[in-house]
Amino acid sequence: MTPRQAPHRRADAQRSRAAILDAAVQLLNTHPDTSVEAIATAAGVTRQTVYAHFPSREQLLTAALDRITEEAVAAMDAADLDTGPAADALLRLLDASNRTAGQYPVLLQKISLLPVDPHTDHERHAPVADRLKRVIQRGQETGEFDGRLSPDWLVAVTINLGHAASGEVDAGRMSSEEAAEALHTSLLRALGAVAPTGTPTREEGAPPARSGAKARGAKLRNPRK
Amino acid sequence: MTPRQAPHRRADAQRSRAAILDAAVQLLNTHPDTSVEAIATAAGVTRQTVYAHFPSREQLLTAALDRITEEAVAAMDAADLDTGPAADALLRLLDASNRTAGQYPVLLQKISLLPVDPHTDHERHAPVADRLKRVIQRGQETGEFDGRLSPDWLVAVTINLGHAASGEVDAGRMSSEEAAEALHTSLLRALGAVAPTGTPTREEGAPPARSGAKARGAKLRNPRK
DNA sequence: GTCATTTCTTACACCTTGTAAAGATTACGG
DNA sequence: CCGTAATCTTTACAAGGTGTAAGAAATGAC
Repeated sequence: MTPRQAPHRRADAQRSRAAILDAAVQLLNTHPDTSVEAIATAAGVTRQTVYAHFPSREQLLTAALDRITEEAVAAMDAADLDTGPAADALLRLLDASNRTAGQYPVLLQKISLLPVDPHTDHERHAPVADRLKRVIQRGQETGEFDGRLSPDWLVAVTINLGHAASGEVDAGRMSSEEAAEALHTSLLRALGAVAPTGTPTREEGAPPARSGAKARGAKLRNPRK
Repeated sequence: MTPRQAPHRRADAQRSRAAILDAAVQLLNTHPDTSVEAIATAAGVTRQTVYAHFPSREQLLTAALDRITEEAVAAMDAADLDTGPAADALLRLLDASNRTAGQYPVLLQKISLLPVDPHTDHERHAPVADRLKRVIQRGQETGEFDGRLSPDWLVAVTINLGHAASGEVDAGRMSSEEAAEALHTSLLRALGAVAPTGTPTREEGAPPARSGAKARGAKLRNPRK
């Protein structure tokens, strides 16, 4: 994806490119309609310099998106997927993904409005979806997850439940902890999760060290109107 | 929301307004960056006429969104919510919603990028979310759904699983029927559904049931690579 | 120190949004 | 019918954004 086609890209140019991408990610995240001019000045360069690196505004956006995608994938790779119960690995994966790419909600929504052909779109999402898929398939093979549902569908379910959780947090209807616990519960249910070996699954596996019978999900429990 | 403040809006004006909104919905759905000029000509009027009805492009967009929201709400109200098992009512509701508002995916995504304050955003989504919530609460009261999870969270879960299903269909990875069945299964699991009276719900009930059960959904079953 | 790369400056053409005022039409009420 | 007011159209303008272009200045590489 980064061929040595260019014989010699000056260090100067790399610095500019990085600065532009940094500024783009930062500004576009808070205000998706930021002009190229604003991005350029924030990066300390001129608008023409931006156009020297990215042929169009749209290409700049996709480059910014690719950058945060890489970031998220790197974070996901940090969590080892093949250790322990698949359910735990899956939650680790979601957590890692949310900690990085989840910090750019506006940017991530902008992606779906870019006129990308389905192929390109799939290419972009593939790395993150593939990692989810691997864990889900492992869980299915060990019998931890329901094996009758297609992994692709379960990947979509996982991603969208993650969106639901972060959406509720953004809307201020849930705290991060409440959302995490609700996501935990609902995701494992949707996957048809059962305890892998001998692990007790009271309440789908309570989070460790969440003592205090009090405050065990204020919003999680139904206030019954 | 539509006060008679205007003493006399001529039939002429109403026709123009409707034509503009029609054109806006249609064009923006296929190409969200359509110019006001294009919308105007498609509606058979001039750009200034559009500005006579909508003070800005953004207001035009929100008006178009309100229009399809009304459409969806009307369709949802057509399905009676208080009859039969809550699970069935919920699926009817989702079906109705997907048949109408689900036809404008681009437009519905654009909504989330509009710089609306949380209050306005909530106002807009409230009608559809409220109807979901009512059915979910009814299911919780009858014991059909898990009463420990907050209705708000389950509403978010329902909406986002609906997105997952339509997303998989749009991506060409599932047929409408496959997606409907997968959504059915996963949604009821996530809600902690149990049979209301005597209806057999083999999943969630007992056995791993990995056995016989021949073809019940091509993509639904795991091809196991 | 030379040379190629990169950046800056300046300039242009085009499109889109939003505003404005005048005149031409059209619908509505009497 | 006919006048009046509402509505639409025409024409015009200002501002801001995107994309392109060319020459001069700088900066890094060797």
